Amino acid sequence: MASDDLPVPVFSKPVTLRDVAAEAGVSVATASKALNDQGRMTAETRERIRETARRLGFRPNSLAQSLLRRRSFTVGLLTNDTYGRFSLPLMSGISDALVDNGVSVFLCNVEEDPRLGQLHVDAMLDKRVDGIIATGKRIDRHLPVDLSNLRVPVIYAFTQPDPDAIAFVSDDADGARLAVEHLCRLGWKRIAHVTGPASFAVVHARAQAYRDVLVENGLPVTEPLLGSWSEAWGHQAVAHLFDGKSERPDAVFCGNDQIARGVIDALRERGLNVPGDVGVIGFDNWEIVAEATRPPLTSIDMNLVALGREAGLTLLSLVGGKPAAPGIRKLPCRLVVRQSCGHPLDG
Amino acid sequence: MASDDLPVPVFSKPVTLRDVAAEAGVSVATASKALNDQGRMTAETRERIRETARRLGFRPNSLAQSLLRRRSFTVGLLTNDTYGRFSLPLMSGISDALVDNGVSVFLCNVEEDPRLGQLHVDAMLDKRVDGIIATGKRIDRHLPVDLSNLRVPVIYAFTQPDPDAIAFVSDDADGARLAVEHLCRLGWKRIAHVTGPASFAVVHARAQAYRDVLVENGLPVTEPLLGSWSEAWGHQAVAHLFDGKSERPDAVFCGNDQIARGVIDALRERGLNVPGDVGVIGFDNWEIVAEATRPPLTSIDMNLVALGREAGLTLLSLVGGKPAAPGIRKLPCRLVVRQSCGHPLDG
DNA sequence: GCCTTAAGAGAAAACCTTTTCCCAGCTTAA
DNA sequence: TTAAGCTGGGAAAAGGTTTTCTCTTAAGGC
Repeated sequence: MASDDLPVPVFSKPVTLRDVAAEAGVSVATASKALNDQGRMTAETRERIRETARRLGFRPNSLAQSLLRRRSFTVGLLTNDTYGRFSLPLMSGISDALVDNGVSVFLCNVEEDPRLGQLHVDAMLDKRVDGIIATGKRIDRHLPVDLSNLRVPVIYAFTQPDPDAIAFVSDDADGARLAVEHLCRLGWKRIAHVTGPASFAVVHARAQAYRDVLVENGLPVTEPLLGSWSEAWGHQAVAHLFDGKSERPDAVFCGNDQIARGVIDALRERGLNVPGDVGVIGFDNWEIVAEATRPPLTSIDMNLVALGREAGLTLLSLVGGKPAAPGIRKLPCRLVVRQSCGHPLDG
Repeated sequence: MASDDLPVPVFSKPVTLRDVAAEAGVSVATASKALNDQGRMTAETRERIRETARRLGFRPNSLAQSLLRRRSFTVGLLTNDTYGRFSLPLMSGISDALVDNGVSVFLCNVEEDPRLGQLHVDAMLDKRVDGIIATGKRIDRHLPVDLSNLRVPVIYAFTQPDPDAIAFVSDDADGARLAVEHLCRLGWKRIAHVTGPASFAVVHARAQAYRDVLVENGLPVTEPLLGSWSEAWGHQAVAHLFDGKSERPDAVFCGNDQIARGVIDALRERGLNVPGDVGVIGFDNWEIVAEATRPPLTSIDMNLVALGREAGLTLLSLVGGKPAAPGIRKLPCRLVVRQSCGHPLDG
């Protein structure tokens, strides 16, 4: 009796279409049509049913809808990057693109475990996801799962795709060009490159772009220094570069922001001013690092959020039945100017 | 004809129980019972049906099962911590606890937007999640959503709970005790505390524990220095501490690892050796930072993965109908010794 | 030989929604 | 008056699974 006024019965069973129909004195068929703007009925009938549904707090059961439509408005996101430097912005973009279409995302971390991967993929398929997005922490490595010949469309984002699949990756050569061209534009002449291990494909792509730009600008090319992706390696590299017998560089293009941070710290310890004496540019634009260096680090952003959004939208259109050509789509990077390279000479 | 040998028909419609039943020459009811170890039938019949299911690659449609059981083996994870320093390890633990029970996780980032929050919660409820876990980036802030009086159980992890809800948080006082006691044990006498802004509840909890431990050990208490959670503040704080007229500290308990990094860098720039002259301890155990400081940073780990696992398991038991007492459960922290505090004196 | 019991298997309802088809009643035109 | 057309609405099937109930047949006990 007291609860008669409550708009939504709290803690009670969900109200079904049947309840609405009974309350409005029509059949479930009519109720369904009223709520979905289908079928023919008088405006009064339609409005009365709608009002009843509102009053009862009716929400259609997605499970039943999905079963019927054979479409769950759900996608699976597979990753092996638990502490996601890369996959997190990616997810953010993906999620962004999907929520607007009422699609929810199952997030699964498969680590490096094929068994876990298969488990998750099977679970997703059983739950009738509309599609799957695979993402990882490295462009040049596969996830430990086989996603070929699935019954649903698959998109790869920032991870190694199967042949004939659709993939989105950042354009590392483009990013490296942006970086080195920026240094050239600012008038630096002897530009060194300190980067990660040779086992990473991006190391080679960026190194080649680095060489190309230097040649195009008539500047001397020195061999990239390969090491690890760490601050410590940035430190060491400065010793190589500035203690060696060869001519000292006046700028350093770093393979990631952590290396750049190591380089900047080492330069400061040597009494060299950044950007007064030496220009430094990073890669990744990891804000937590780039904004903590002194001075703040100019860096290359891989636009991972945008990349994720593209991946999400493409998956959606695939699910909608629109075909898309297989292949790897490289998305451009973006230069983020802070203070570590100095100001334009024409300023 | 050629495809007769294929174990799983690729790219075809999913095989249903009806298909299995037809192929095995029994009714769907019998087929269901055979596969679920229910009902009575001859061992041969059961095995024949099973074999048929295997051969056809049958996988039950979760949507249909969920509809019937009113249980979807799905939970929602709500967060507002997109670039998840804290919520990511948490998720890892949650996911860990749940996958073993065949439960998938919907991940939703609600940012700070109540509208987005409501959207996601409604979507989850429509999809009949078994329960919801709310997590965030601050223990003392609510998510921008109202999760009271939902039809499903809710657990809060590392975020401000509703009254009478179940919540898991890290025990910040415990963590601070561990840190300061560690410094005391190593023989440091004048221990300063540099931490974040007063608007954070954890700042006060940790500061109080800091004072308590110093008093217990008969050491002088100085007022904590409140600032921001940044490296830059760590730098500044060292100036305050070492340029002031008051006696200089010989150890610093920092509110997070970034502050600690700023402190260590500033000390080095002053020619002070860590841990020779000054001991430094951090909080959070953010490995990317803690391992890059020179020397590597001793820190307090909040055990977020374990916290997430607890949250996941508790939600599961709630879903299973076992009641649990409301309230906030504080989980202990863990000391991670690296090199920034020096070695035990008795070593 | 008759009754009881149990085994083995199927029919049908249930979960909830959507959609197709159909029906009854009314209006209009021939 | 009858055929045709339209209108408002309902019945029923579909989606895939689980579970309860019912039915048939065979075996066992007397």
